[in-house]
Amino acid sequence: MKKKRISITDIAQALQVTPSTVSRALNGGGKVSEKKRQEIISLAKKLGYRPNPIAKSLLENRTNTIGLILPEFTHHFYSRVLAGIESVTSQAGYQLLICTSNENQNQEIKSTLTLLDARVDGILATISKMNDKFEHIQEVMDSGTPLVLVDRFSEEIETPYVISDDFKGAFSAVDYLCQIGCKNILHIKGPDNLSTTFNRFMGYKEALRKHEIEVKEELVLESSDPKLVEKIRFCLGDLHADGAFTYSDYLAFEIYKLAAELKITIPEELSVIGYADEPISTYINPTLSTVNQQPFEMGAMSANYLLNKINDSASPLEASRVDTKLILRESCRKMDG
Amino acid sequence: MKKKRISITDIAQALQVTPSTVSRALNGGGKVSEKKRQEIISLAKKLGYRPNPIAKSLLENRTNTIGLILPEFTHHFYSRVLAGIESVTSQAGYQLLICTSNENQNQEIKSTLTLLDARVDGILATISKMNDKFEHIQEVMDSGTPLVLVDRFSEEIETPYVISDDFKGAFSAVDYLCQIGCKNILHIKGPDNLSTTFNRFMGYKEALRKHEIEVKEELVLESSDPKLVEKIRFCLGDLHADGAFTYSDYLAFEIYKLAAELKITIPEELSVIGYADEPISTYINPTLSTVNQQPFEMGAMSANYLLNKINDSASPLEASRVDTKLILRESCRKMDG
DNA sequence: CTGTTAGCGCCTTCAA
DNA sequence: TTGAAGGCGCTAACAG
Repeated sequence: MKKKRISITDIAQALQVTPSTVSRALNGGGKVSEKKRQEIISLAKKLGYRPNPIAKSLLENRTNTIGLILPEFTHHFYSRVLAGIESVTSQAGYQLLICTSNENQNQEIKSTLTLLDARVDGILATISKMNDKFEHIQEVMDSGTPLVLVDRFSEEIETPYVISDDFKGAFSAVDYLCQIGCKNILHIKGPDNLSTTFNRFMGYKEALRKHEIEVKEELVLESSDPKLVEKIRFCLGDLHADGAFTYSDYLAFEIYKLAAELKITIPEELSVIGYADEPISTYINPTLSTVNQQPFEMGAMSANYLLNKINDSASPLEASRVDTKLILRESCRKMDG
Repeated sequence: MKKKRISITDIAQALQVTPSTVSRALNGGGKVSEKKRQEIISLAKKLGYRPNPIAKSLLENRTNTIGLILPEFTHHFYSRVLAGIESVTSQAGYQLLICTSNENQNQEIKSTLTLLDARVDGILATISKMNDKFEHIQEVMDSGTPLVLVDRFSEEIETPYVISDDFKGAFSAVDYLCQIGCKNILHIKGPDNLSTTFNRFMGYKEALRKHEIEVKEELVLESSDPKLVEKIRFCLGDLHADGAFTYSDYLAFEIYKLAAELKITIPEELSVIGYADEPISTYINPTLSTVNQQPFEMGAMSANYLLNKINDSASPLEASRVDTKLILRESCRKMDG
């Protein structure tokens, strides 16, 4: 049984004043005689009075709450994004209401409505992968609720977003591989239709172009390819790939396995760079070089954008790409090697 | 600028009736002429009316919101707990308000107050590791807000909890090692003062006892020991350990490294079992056997307890230990080996 | 069947 | 300096 919390009127009655007076005394706003103010404040403290934010919300039409929609929390990446967001919002005194979309558009739509119904002051969202409908997003914008997209965006949505700079991330990785002398660099692409897949592939190509290395089709594989394993084997063995850049760290592990099978040593004969800096990367042998996307910073930055937009609705439409960091570990030869 | 949402009174005015009538029509409760009901419903739909839950909260003194306090989200374990909780609460139509304690008691206290202020209908919490003060927890209970502890509990707190059965988990692992014929089983303990460390150690000892194997002090190490690496080397080399059970998967990886260094083959000469079933376990070579704690189920179960308690304040004080699952992978010899 | 009244807890005029 | 009144959006009790 939930106990009744003590309210402003309880204090007022006890002190034979009106609720208005108590309110003024507690909020410092109006003028209250110093004596009464002290009386009220001390009684409030004694009784453990805590204002009811719900009543205030009703009045002020704001909830001090931010809604968050993420596809899932299980991947390290999103849990770091969440941590970054949480650190900023809690610092700013906002609550965080979370929803999961499970990469399912219907759930995303449902979550959006839930958050809108809850009258959150703003929404942070990672739209699900296969997003073809945007009415729910439009609805958010129509409602005047500030919205910031995280990690993924769509050109059809005119709202601030914070994404990772996949192009640069991929470029920096492949550029490094070229610099240490790799000539035959394998790339395993990610899932189709994802802008990240596309951008990382672009970064790969651009780095090769910079170093005047031709892009060989046989060295570019698709992670969804049922014959992926055989093809990797072919690239490592017959094509003598001396470098590999993969869409994810997990794909890099596949390369590890096949390299071991083919007795190809990493990094002496093959330098490998993955993507995402999964915690695993430091635990496998040799430790994996990878591209860190700074997900915590991404979350924090998007939360800051949102808070700005909430507090100043005229704030400019910001959009940014968070820089990636190339993390070099044992899986790559050294620059001077 | 947040747009004014359309309210029950807007509809009432447009239709020349009173808000009460609209309320009744929409909630099906009282009697309203079928004609008016249809009019009202259709206008509400047309205008995109959605009830304001804040107003309802104020009235009903419930928010349909559950508060969650976790130490952090970054570890796979907690992100799975969170996922489990989320799946249950969202299914039940509750919102989830989340706070982080960062294993810091002051932050935990602050979060607790925040949630209490927010008038959540119930709280799920993993109390921080070093917990010596329980006033804030007591305050939650005094307030009548249902509380369920997750993953960790204290005997000083009389409230339902859901924790993992560390004893059984450890027992099952070491029992298996004994069954496949290991005689010298190394154990690396977790951080001091943690009940999980203690319970897993107990499980280890009990399994040895069952198989009439003596517990050798030299084979029990502490993860915090600065000389841990040397000691492991001594156990594997000089003491010819043929089995290892570690407090965490990460500690198991340390064993992997040293076994490789000492040219000890896993699983032929040494069988290893970790704890937690980190995603990494399936990516290292050989894949790691481990104890899965079913964190998702743990989260789901605790959320269910909480919902029960919310809906029936007289519900019995439930407490349970979630069963663990021994996951056998390549790092252990087979039973018939 | 429908309107009136009152109130959830708080704050903000407006009067006194 | 303080009190009274009104209202945020909604519902419930009571009239009519």
